[in-house]
Amino acid sequence: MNEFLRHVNNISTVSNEVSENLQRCIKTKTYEKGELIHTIGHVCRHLFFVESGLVKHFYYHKGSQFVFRFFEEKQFFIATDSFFNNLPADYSTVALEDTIIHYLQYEDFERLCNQHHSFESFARKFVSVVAYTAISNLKGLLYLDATARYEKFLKEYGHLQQRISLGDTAGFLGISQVSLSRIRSKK
Amino acid sequence: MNEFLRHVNNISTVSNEVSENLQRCIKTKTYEKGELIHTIGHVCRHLFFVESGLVKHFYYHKGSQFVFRFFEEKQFFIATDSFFNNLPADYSTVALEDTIIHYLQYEDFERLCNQHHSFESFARKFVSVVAYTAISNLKGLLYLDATARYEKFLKEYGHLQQRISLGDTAGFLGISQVSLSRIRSKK
DNA sequence: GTAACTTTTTAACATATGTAAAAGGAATTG
DNA sequence: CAATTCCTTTTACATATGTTAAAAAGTTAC
Repeated sequence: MNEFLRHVNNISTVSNEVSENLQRCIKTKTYEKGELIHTIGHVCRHLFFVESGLVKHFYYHKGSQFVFRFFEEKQFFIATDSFFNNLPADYSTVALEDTIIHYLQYEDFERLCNQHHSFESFARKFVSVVAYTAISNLKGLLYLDATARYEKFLKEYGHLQQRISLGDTAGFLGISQVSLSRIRSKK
Repeated sequence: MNEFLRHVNNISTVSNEVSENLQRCIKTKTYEKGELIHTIGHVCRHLFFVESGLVKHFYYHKGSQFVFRFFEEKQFFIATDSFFNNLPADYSTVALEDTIIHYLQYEDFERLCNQHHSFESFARKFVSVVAYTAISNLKGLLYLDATARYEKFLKEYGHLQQRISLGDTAGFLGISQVSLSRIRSKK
């Protein structure tokens, strides 16, 4: 349960007051494999933390599914623009395995940011990781071909390979399943 | 000169103390068209602000140039992972026009973040904009074809179209110049 | 205003990736 | 353990985009 708190402190140490506050505010929910955690079109009102399991941000375009990111155990996630700008999210989040999620309400997040410098620091550092992860993925899509992107994926997400289907991997790389299968068979 | 400060406040209002501090710390430098503002391989030690002009983040891969982002007047920019993690940047920044830049040293940035809650809030909001801009670009690259990406570019950067060359636009879209020329001629 | 240079367009051909359909394997359920 | 379902591979063909080279158009400099 307080893995959430522990990982907040991993990113940036927060005050005792913040810790107590968090302990009161954090809620937990479990999801079965395949269950939606957050749905496209709805405003994302939580900072999520994966206690155990695996989830993906995904979106359908012209009948194909694309995956923005995977989040494994001990990672925080939000639908970034939705969360910060109170907009309908443009992707959904689904559990790829049975998953336990801890979460903090947006209102509590904002209140803690405003009242506690140490939590604002955590928030800044968390968001900066979101930013450069996105930039790193963007770079791959911009100038690497499918094979090189797959190699990058193996380097960065290799430890998750057995838990992520070929289809989801292809969706993350922005290529078709068939194309990824071809790439894999060439090795 | 204090456009920098004015735009900090646009993003998130800072205390008088922070304002005074910033006024003392902000420096200015001018760059001619084509001049490098920040070079790949060096650690990015500044938060930059474009007072006037236009710049791009770019990178060469297999002989072709790719563009991560453009920054126009009144925008802040950094080489995100380099700035926050003290790593060599993996792209350069160049002035596409004669450009006036205001900048804040990393040390001052971190000090202001640590000492002043209001500046940390600014930092968090600034970085969250970096994050969702990157995510938005990433989404385009992930599931849109070249034509649709070009249309997205026109919507989002249309006001800059006359100031950005075909080659730079193609580099931003992740396609060849020839390909973009074809797309444009089909309209 | 001509020359030199840069940017954009066009053409021809090469290649990577997509699509559709079917077959083969693996996993799950009764 | 048989049946169903899901996931992955293979094949054949279609298409988008890349590459190279050359021509055309636009800019800059003397």
